[in-house]
Amino acid sequence: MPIGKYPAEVHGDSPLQDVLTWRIHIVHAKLNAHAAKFLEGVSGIPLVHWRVMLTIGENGSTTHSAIHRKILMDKGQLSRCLKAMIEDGLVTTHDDEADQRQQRLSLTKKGLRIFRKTLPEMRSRQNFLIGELSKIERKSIFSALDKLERAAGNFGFAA
Amino acid sequence: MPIGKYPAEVHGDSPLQDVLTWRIHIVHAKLNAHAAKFLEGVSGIPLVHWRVMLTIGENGSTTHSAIHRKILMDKGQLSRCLKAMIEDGLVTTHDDEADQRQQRLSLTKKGLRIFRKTLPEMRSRQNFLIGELSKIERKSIFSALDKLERAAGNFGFAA
DNA sequence: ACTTTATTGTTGACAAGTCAACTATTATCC
DNA sequence: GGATAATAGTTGACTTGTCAACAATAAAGT
Repeated sequence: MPIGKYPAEVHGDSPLQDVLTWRIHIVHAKLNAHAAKFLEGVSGIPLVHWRVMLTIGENGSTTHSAIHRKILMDKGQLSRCLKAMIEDGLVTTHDDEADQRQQRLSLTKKGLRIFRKTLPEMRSRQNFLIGELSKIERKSIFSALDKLERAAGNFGFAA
Repeated sequence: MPIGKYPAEVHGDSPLQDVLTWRIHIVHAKLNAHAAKFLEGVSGIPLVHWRVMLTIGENGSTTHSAIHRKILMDKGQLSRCLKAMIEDGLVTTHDDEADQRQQRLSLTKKGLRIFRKTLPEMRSRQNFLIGELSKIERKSIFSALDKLERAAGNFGFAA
């Protein structure tokens, strides 16, 4: 027996379709797919690799865990990602004299070349996306994301 | 040989850290983990199941593909999700006379009970999250997400 | 000094998300 | 009415994301 429409007071009056978390879930999936495809065309590297390369390139040189803290990527994922990037000849490591546990990471010549080629492309994509927004939306979305992130607290992301 | 800091004109002046797609990636992950844990406490069902239950409950009864279109969940994922929900006794199907391909879905008594218990909890969570935002942010974030979704185009989500 | 605690990074196991091929049914269009 | 295309839903293979246990080194506390 099918159960009919539920009384109004049960599902209230607010539009359920814009459940915030789900909206973000969907938009995230689309932006991600878009970025990945775009990047594939530009440099042929995976999105996650780019995100890491960006962090290294930005600083010139960093450590594994500095990246982890900065972009909040899962440690395990990051470890495997860097391993692949080293195999691909994009990143090199050299020992940190002061701390035997960590290694300093930097881009190879090849990595740097790709970084330089990709950065402006990715930036113009970003500008395109942001350009679609009004000035107010542009300002609001970043602050709103910050607040939501804080409100969600520290779930996920095993330290 | 480590490669030093790159010249300013290479990485420009805009703060790279708020690369939009990545910000959304992170916020999404946190909101998701938060929602999942919250829901686990309330009803013990997975987030995706809830999202589907919400859609069925909202309409009283729907079809597989109507859900797919409405919430943009992957067909395959949805298929397996519904299968599990039927096994759990939350959803029942009955044949659609008009179209042999599809089946109408509705909540069972048990499903409805959980739906009724969970909805207000999830709504108050949503209100809490939204309550953190200013009026402007609240308005902007939804419209901004819409625009970004459109700008990202129809990548991903195999029809 | 030496035990305890924290940090760094690796690994394995698992869960969730994505894509594409495939069957069965219905709609469309000469 | 019969070929062609579209839609509904299932399934398998694969990718990505997440968590937790672990070894190695460093820092802190007594």
